[in-house]
Amino acid sequence: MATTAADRGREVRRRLLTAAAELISERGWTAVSTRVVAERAGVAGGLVHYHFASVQALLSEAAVGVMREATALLAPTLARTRNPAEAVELLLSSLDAYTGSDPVSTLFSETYLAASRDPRLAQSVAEVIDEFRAHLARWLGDHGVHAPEATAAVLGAAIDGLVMQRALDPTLTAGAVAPVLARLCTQSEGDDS
Amino acid sequence: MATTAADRGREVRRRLLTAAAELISERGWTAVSTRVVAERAGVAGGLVHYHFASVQALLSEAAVGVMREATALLAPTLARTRNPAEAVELLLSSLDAYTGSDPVSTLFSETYLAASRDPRLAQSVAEVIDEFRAHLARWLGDHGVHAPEATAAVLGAAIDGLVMQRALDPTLTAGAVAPVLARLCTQSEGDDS
Amino acid sequence: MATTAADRGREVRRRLLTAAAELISERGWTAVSTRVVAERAGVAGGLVHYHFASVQALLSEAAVGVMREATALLAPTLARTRNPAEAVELLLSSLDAYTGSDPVSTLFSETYLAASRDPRLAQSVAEVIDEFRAHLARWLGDHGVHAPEATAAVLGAAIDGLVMQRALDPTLTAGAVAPVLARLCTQSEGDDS
Amino acid sequence: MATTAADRGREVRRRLLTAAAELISERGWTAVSTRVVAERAGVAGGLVHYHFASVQALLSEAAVGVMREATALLAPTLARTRNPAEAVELLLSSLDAYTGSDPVSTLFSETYLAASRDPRLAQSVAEVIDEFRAHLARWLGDHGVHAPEATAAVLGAAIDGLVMQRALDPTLTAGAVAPVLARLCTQSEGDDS
DNA sequence: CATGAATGAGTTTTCATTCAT
DNA sequence: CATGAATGAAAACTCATTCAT
Repeated sequence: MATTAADRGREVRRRLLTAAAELISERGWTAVSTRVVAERAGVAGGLVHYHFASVQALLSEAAVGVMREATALLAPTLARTRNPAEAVELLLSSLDAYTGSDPVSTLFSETYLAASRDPRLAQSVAEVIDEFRAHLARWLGDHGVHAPEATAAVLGAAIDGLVMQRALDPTLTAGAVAPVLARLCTQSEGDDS
Repeated sequence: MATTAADRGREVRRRLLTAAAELISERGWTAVSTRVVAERAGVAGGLVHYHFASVQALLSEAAVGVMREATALLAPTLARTRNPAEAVELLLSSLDAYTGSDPVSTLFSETYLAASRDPRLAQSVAEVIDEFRAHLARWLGDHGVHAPEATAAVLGAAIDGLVMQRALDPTLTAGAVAPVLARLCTQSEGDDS
Repeated sequence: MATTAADRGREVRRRLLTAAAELISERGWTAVSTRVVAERAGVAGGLVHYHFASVQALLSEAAVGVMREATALLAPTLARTRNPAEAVELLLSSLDAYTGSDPVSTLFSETYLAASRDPRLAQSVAEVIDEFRAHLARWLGDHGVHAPEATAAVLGAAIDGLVMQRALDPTLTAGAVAPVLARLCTQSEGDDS
Repeated sequence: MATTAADRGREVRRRLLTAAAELISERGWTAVSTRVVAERAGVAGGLVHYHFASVQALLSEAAVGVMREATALLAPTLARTRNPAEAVELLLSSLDAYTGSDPVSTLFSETYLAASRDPRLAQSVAEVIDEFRAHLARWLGDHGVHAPEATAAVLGAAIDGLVMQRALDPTLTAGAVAPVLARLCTQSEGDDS
């Protein structure tokens, strides 16, 4: 019993998504071809279009999936954080997790650019970002940070920008920039940290 | 005399660079082909490889040229700025200069990503950024900002990140984020401008 | 009991044939794929090759079936016709039945061309046409038309040609061409109906 | 001197058009691929899209070109014809010129069907047909045939229909159908032939 | 300097057909 | 009987690059 045809189909779909996400990071969004995806996933070339309507559809689903997972992962960790300075360090730590070319963070930049030319993708990405930003803003507000919404937006953008520039400048480590970035989170007087 | 053959050659080269820069913003780095560049520049297809060793070389030279111009333009304006808050607003104003798809800022993001996969380009881009960052750091230091080097790095990255996300979220205007971003520039007590 | 498996099988077969006939008219013979036929028929893709040896076999059976029905339908009507002029109008009336893109007449043209490259199909189509032509020739002979065999052949071909050209020239209505076409049916002196 | 690059280009273009026209007849409109056209023309595959915007564009230009030549060829011959019966035989003679699968006449049928699904092609084809039909109608009118316009239309359609059916029924020779077809050209009393 | 034709490998996508379940 | 995943070979089209003129 067990592995029915449908099961294998789902497995192949998943493998294609994983391969696509990896390749977006490695080669860049527009340089991912059906051939390399299929090869990486270890399946026949024709299967890409059996499971996905187009390469764009595959890449979009793969990228948004990774973004959703990545941001969802930050939420529980944020809950265990005591004050804004710790939160900034936590968010930045994903930067140092990998040296040089972190697949996940590169994927974020690639997807932003791809989204700027694909309205459907832009919609999906905006949803993921909005959700994370709202979550972060709530947390910041709860911890006494002024203008939590705008702060969350700037904080998120700054991290994405740092991720993008870090590929060019390895000195942009978490340790180097965290103290400065923490300044963003100014708190009301009397509020604690 | 007037237009010698060499003159025309230089003119064609310049037109190709301009066309390439425009198309990087419009279509994305990897989607710029010799054919469209030649068409946009109004020259024959074969000329691209006469003036440039490869498409990558053309795109790199075009992108770095625009980045150099853009950052050089900010320097004199920065000189006329009185305090850090004004400086942040100035830097952000390039964000609102164009609605939605500012060619220059999109080109920055595209070039960062392309550089992450092309060491030669990375070197050139790093030089431009370093120069601007050093300039900004000096200015910040002169105006009493703490940790001017790190602040300049974070400020630059934050702006690049905001530029990138603004394509997905039009509410990220200069007016909305400037007050928060200005917090980055905390100054020593007594220091003021 | 009611619907046995065999019953469902026959139903699926019929649905595939109907879908195939529709799609031949809509898209053209060589542009009908198993995927679209299965989709139109509302069945799984693999079923096409379960019920038919190949796509060609499906299309051929579908097309010949429609042609047989269409010509069989003309026979009884012809029986109620008094004279050749009426007969011509009757045959042409199918032209005006639909405006522009009559599915059935387009299918005739498509099938003629397909048959010119598939001997098996050519054989089947020839049988259908021969039968109709013989029927028409007998009727023409009974009503005193000279050279009934040749007249039936020319009349049939003319109508097929008009059907084919009508897609390009909507002015080729039955009313416009019937009087001219009726000239084909010259009758022996004294003979009348 | 002589053969410049432009000359060779024109030659290749012409070879592609010739090859395309041949293959439309042999394989059918939708079965003509870039590969076979290039192979038949003896050029590299990529050249098809260098000289033509699309396969449709190549096929359309090739088909309309042949149709224009073929109809233009009939005009002078028609001028040397004395009476309608002769004219009908002349027009039909193109039928017997080739045995079985006359490339030109098959191309007509293929193009009619293709035009029914491509408005641009339909426009071009309609122009060619209209011109020929007008020419024929003028001739018929000059020779005393009743309703020359409608007669020309029916005559043309009948010949196209016969061409199409002849592939299925080799007995439809000019000799067999000409006498019947000539009946279409009834003349006014007193008019001579 | 400049042209534009040419090449051949690359791209996405669709297809008929097979087959394990 | 039926499903739908899988395959591999096509399809149309684009591309960077070369080169004769």
